[in-house]
Amino acid sequence: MEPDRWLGVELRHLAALQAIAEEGSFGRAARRLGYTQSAVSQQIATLERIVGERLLERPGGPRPVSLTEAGRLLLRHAEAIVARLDAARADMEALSTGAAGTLRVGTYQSVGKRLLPALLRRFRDAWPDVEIRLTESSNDEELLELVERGELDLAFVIYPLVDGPFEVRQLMRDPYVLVVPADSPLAERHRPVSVREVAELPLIGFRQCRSLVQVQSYFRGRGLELDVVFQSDDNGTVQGLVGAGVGSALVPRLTMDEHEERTVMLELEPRVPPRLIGIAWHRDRYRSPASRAFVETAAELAAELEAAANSAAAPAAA
Amino acid sequence: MEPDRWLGVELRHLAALQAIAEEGSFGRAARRLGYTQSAVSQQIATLERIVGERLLERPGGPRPVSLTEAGRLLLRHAEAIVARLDAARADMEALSTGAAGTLRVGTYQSVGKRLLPALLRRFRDAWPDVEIRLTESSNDEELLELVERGELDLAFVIYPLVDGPFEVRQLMRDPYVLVVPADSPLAERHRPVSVREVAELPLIGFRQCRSLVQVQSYFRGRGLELDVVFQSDDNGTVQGLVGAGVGSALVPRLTMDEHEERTVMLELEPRVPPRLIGIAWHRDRYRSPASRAFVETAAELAAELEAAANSAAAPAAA
DNA sequence: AGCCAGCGATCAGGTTCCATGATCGATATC
DNA sequence: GATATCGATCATGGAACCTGATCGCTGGCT
Repeated sequence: MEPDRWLGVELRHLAALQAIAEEGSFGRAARRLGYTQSAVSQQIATLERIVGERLLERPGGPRPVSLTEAGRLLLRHAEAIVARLDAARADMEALSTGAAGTLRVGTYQSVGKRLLPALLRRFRDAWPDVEIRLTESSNDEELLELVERGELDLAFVIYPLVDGPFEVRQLMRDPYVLVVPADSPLAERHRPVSVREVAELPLIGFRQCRSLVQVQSYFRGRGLELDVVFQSDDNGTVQGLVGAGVGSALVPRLTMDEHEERTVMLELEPRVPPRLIGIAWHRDRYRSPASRAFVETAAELAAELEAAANSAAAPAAA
Repeated sequence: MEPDRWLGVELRHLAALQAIAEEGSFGRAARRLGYTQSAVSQQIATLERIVGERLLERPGGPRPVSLTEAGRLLLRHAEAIVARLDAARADMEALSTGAAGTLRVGTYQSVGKRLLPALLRRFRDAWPDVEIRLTESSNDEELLELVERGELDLAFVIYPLVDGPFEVRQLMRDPYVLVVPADSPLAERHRPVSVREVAELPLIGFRQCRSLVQVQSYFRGRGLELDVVFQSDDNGTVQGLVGAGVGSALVPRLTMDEHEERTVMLELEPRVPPRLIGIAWHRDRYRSPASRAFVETAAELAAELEAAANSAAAPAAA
């Protein structure tokens, strides 16, 4: 098979394949794309001739068309290619507009609650014409996939990162704390809790969270096993259940609301190694001035937040 | 900048940009790609019009052309896109030779427990690059709907099939057995149970199961009525309840765990027609080599399983 | 069984695109 | 000033691409 023949594949053909897969018929796909049904039929015929496989099953009559295995395979590549083209367009726009444009940033819940609001306010003051478009996920590895595909410009991440074409700037350390009901005996002691005591508590944890895996590894390294009796994806749910006396939670400090009166955050003794939060981007992509500035602003703000948290915690550790 | 305009970017344009960057001139790039110099000039002009930036500096005379900053930026994306196209071509080639891809298989609990684990192991040994994606349902008619819509490539089914665009390969006969508590009088007799005796027992059955409907029909044909006192969807629950003495169960052999010590499986006399298990696919769709191999492997394994079950049952029938 | 609706493939035809070859203007070298 | 090299532009023929019409197939309804 000649390479040149595959260079005859056209992005609008791939877009047609995508539209057909979603709509289930050539006619509806054609309407969506602004063609007639016969034009789309011919585009797909051209694409099938180039790739040498049938991409769609045409059952006839009113039944929907569906992708063949070859069609599904090609569609995955098509989606990645179209996403990369979108990234190229975003980079080109960032280059030509310099001080304006859009930044697509991936974030997850705990960063979203504490760091991000202040970061957005500060960044907008400095770059009023840059639009920040946020994507939230509970899974930072998913965010990194989007960075790799070019669908995100930046993403908040937790160390260690999965292997990939990334560069990362470390932002801050987010220590683990034990969150207990405010009226519990542990809360009234006003001093750190030993890891041995923690292992004896019923714990509420996060469902999809590499942090939990990390602290479980730490505890196992000390011959202890955590007793996780309930899991949730929602920070508020976790903290609410702790406040209701259902259990305690061993979680990164940033995930909790320090103003919640029904719970108290306690340090551990010895300290569990904190999770490290960073911000990553694709090593091969153009880094606009806005993107660089966003990373710098995030680093400044994270340093301030960390300093403030350390000075607030110091009296309790005395 | 409209998304559709960027869909007008052509992969051969990106390849031209790449060739020019490497050769330093339109003419040499044209020769490499098999065009004239003016064709490449027009391709780049089209590309520059679409992306809205100059991509190349043309100093004039014999000096080499060079990429602008925008050109370098786009080239990085072009390289990634062309690489992804190459990957698509490689995958398509692997698919057409049957060496890779994904198979989506619908299954239900009893097949999942007994036949499927061994089948997956054997199939993966032979086709390590084919990914099997399973969908489980308690209702094989639902699986057939998914086959019809193209959302499943294959599905395990029970005869008779609902009408539809299906082809099916029969895999095995799964005879009905009476499952009784190990310490019950019937268990200690060590001989088949008459259907009349079965009709007098309180029975535990499956909730959504065409098999039960089939045996009920069989018994009604003999003027007998089955006394189903409890129903569940879970094989383990049914067997556990039998072991606990709640009742007996008239079920296909494959649904039970033959190593469970608290229950005993007895043949019936006369034999109830066994249920027939098959594997179906859509008659109109492309059947990849992997799909065909999966069906063959399933048939081989089912024959072995059936032979083993028959030889294990033979002494008891003597 | 016949009729109808919906679907995709194919066809005819007009318009647009694309590549070639020729030519021009710009630049550097001698 | 003459020459070589380069890329842009032009004219042109052939191919591609899209629209609208039509046909054959399928399923649903009467």
